[in-house]
Amino acid sequence: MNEKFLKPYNHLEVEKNIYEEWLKSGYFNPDNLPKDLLAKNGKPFTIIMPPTNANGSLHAGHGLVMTIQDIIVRYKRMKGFKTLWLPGLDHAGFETQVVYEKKLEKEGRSRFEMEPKKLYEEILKFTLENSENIKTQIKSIGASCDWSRTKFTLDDDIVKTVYSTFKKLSDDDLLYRGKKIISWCPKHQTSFSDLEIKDEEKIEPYYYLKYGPFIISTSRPETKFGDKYVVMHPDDKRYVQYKHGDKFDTEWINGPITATIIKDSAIDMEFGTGVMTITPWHDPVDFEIALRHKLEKEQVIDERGKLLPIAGEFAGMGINKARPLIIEKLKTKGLVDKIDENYKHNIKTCYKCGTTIEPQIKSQWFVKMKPLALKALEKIKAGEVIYIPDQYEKITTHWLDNIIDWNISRQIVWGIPIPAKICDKCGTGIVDLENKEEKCKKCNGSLRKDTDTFDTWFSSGQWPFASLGYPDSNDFKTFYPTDIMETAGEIIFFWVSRMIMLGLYITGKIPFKTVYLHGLVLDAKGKKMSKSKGNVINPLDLTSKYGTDAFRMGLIIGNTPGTSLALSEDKIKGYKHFANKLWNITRFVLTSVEGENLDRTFVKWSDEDIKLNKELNSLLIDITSDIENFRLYMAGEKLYHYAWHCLADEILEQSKKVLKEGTIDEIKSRKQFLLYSLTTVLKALHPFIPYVTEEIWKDMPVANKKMLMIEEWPV
RNA sequence: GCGCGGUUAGCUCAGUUGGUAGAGCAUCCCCUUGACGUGGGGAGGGUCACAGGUUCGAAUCCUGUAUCGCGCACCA
Repeated sequence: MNEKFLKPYNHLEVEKNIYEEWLKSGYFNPDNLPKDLLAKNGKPFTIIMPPTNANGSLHAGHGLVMTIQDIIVRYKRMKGFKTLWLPGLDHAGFETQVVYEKKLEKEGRSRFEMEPKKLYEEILKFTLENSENIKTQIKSIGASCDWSRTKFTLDDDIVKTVYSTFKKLSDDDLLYRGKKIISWCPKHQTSFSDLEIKDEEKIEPYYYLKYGPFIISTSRPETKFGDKYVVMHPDDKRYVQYKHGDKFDTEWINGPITATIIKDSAIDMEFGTGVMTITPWHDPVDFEIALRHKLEKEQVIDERGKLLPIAGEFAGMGINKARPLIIEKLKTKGLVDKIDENYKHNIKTCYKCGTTIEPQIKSQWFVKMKPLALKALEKIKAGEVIYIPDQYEKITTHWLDNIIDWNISRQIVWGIPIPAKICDKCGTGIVDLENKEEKCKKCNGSLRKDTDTFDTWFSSGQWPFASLGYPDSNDFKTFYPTDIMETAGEIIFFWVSRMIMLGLYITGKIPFKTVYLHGLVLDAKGKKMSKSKGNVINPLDLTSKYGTDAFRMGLIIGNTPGTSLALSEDKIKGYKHFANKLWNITRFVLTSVEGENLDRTFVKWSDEDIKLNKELNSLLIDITSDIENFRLYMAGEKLYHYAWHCLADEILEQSKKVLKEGTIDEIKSRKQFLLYSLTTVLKALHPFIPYVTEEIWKDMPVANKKMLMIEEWPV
């Protein structure tokens, strides 16, 4: 027996070598898998790794992603599939720019004072440097992905694919440049899609103001300067004497104005006084009303959230500062009817910084989503993609049923530049991949290059086929559509649903057969981890303290699909003990079977060992089905239980007696069983705890042994 | 407001088609047993949120209630 088993298991010594050995073997690359392993199956199996944001360090959630996928991938590889796990890194547009802006802020700099080109180069450098750290960290979780195929979302070929999709959308009339009301973050100074917005409940004063003969109500008096339309429901009996289009003069914030009566059934008669004034430039509902009646629209608040000259004496002020002053003025003018101080309502905020979203009218590129969504719905309803857990299917179809056009323009430098030209004169947008258009086709006006970049999800929505080299590569032909998309439930709309729509649109196929969604990794108390709370668990601290295997088990066991997991250090500690237990089981088995080799042709089993063999085999069938059905938590727990409480506590104990007092045949049989059960357990546990199993495997007395990672799955 | 999910041992959670409740950790007691004290043996602890219903039988199916969490939509 190797002397290493005389000491307790030391994960630090083992882990640093094993990953290198795996890498050197080349088996992470499906093209290098041995023929005899593939002979039994050989079908391709593919997981595209969700491209990791290259702007920070790995967090516990990444740990979970890597572990779940690695377990499945290692299992499939042992099952003889031509297994590809394709790793990727994400430039993560807006997310990364925010991270970098914070860094700039600390250094006393600001993106708004920088040349766009210089800023881009700095962020690129930052991202590339970080990418290397991230890769190292992914490796340290034991991820058996094919690094030779690593893709970055800004790689030339990816950008090329994204551009051709953009062009195709335009050619198919699914893309347009529209001047519409969009969500705008005054802090980050970019527009968003509807998904980057978070609702937040706030209690704010609510003002009832006198507007001519009416009382209108608002929580946003600072938007009201330009309001010159007063809207009510056509059926509202209280206001029958007012006719649509009637005009009246009234005193307003900054002097007399002429107001026009508008009748529109969007008005809720039950709410407030049933009358409101509208601010089409800064409110989506008002914008719609203005469109219906062809009303004028005027901007009141600028991109930085400051009031424009229309606000008169308040021009240049920020909203928060101006609001009380405006109310003060309205009070002096006798235009305030009453104020409700405790008005509870939801306001839209930037999901990243919490700044109140200021809707603005802007020209942006929009993708018409309805036609794409309809096709996706058809396929989803036909069961062509399986959701795990299945309630995500309903969540998805509901979202698709109510989908709105997707604003893919972002006013940030960090991203893929939109290959288009804009006419200065008439605002027409022209898709221009070759950068050759010079004159507007509509008005012959001069064109300028669009300075916006794509929403990062527009490019990552194409990731499965783009990363595989669509349309001509062998990889695309072999590995697409992929088998499993495993990612966080949080990005079901952002990413998963858009991949389905865009994948279907471009390739005609949903890019994956199964969607597996995991929940959040929370701290030991079940609270969301956040830097500000200081409860962030760094995976690398845990792996160095307890071992990667222990960390992986801690993430998997007790974690059901879609639900969040409270991760405690004690739990991980318990699985460190498990790795050591396995180590000691090996020590006992190897000393007990000295001189004996595993013989798969052995048949002279004792009655007792026949029973034990049966039990073990039924466990294997059981856990194989668990893995196939994504019950990793259950497979892991059953294997843990078997190794510790069946093999160690019972079988090993009982073997002491058999080996001492049994007949020659009984002893031989038991030695074979000990070897068979241990090697089998090592194989079955390998996907879960790859390091310690691979290390032990080196010393197993097995003929024609390969690396454990490419041994055949035992059932 | 609409929809979805949870509510099981002190804690974190399992419980796959209905058949007298399980795991890990924690607690308590015992064991210097030659694989392992990162160990072994044993114990305590649950009216499975509540109220009805279906059934020979319900943690599991149905209805309702409470409560927590999430998603979507919102009225200015």
